[in-house]
Amino acid sequence: MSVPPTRSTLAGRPPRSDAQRNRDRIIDVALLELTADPDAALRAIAKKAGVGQGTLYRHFPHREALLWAVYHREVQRLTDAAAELLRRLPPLPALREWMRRLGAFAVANANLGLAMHRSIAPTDDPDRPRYALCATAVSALLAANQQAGTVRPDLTRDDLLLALAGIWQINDPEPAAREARAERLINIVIAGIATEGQHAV
Amino acid sequence: MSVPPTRSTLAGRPPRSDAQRNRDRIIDVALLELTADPDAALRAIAKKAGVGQGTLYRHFPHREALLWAVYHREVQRLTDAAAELLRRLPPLPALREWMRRLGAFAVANANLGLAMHRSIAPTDDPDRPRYALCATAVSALLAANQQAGTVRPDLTRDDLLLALAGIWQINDPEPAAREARAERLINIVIAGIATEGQHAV
DNA sequence: ACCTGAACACCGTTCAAGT
DNA sequence: ACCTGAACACCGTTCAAGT
Repeated sequence: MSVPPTRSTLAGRPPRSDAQRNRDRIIDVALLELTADPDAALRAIAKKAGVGQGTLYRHFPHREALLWAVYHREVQRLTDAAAELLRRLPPLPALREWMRRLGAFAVANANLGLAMHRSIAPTDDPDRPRYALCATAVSALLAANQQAGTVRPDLTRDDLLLALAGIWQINDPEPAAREARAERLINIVIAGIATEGQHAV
Repeated sequence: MSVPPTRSTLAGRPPRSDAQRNRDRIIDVALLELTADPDAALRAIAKKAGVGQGTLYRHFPHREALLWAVYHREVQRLTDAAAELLRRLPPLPALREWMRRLGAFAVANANLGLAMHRSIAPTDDPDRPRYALCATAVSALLAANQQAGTVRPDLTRDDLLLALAGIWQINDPEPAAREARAERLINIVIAGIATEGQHAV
């Protein structure tokens, strides 16, 4: 279920090169279309990618699968940033800065996020890309902070993700308002999870 | 847009009694069907309510409108509870208890909430029932706490609603796990918004 | 192996015809 | 005024036919 979707999931040899090319092109187009309209039709995505509908379904057995693939590719950078931030900054500022980037990402990909919310069945599968990838980043940041004693030791990764959930639905029209709103949420979360005396970082 | 949907929106006299009856029955059935399946078809709802599809559309011009009506009716109790809690308890405990009820409500109506999330267009219309009704309750609780000095004075209603956003997506299988999860989120939020020295209420 | 596009089942929404 | 249900446009998904 959580196989990296860069190569064919079928056992054994790599996919035929034309298949790989089709797959990549479908994801490229899907990102564009879904960013413009969270309800973009798969028909239109297949058409713009220059493939038949059957081909799209061969690579992604249902709408959800395509969304995962798109999201996975996009969110990867966000995850990578966590490790880099931990190298450059003390744990709590690193966490704060990562949250800021998460906010910027959520806003930039609001329609994509909405598309996922709309088509995803109500299960709690932790293998889903958005959740799973953010989870990796959050785990690292959280562990560093707990080791440094800046965040309460009993806080779990899931608690933190839940507290941050609102960040995905920030959608004020002006960028400045969005940033301000994200910042206010981040302040609440930091204050809510930090150990005494660490609030004003 | 935010007219109380109990009576006909058309100016002047009240609706014909059969129309009123149809309207109520549609909402009754919709609540049942949407709770069971967030993607329940309007066709099926009309059928089970014993009306034609056109009748459903006469009362609710699109899917979203029906969802608003259902949600509005359900969430009303939650709003009413806020005033009552403020009468019985000190401000901060009242806020905490209301958040607990919000959590219970969100879990009980998870599918309905999901249905709304799915069909609602990406605008930030504050007249939408879930948001608007909770906003009323939150405003009252927040004002009481700020007057009492238990919550930071610069916190806005929207900040608090955003911090609580995660509560709508709690969906662990066992009730005990859900309650525990909600409690943990509430603790983070309370710690994040309370003034110094009020954390352990 | 992989691709294509017509075909199927279904859904939201509209509207001509009724009372 | 209000109701009915066939009809329209559209979508996700499947599949017979091709290379």
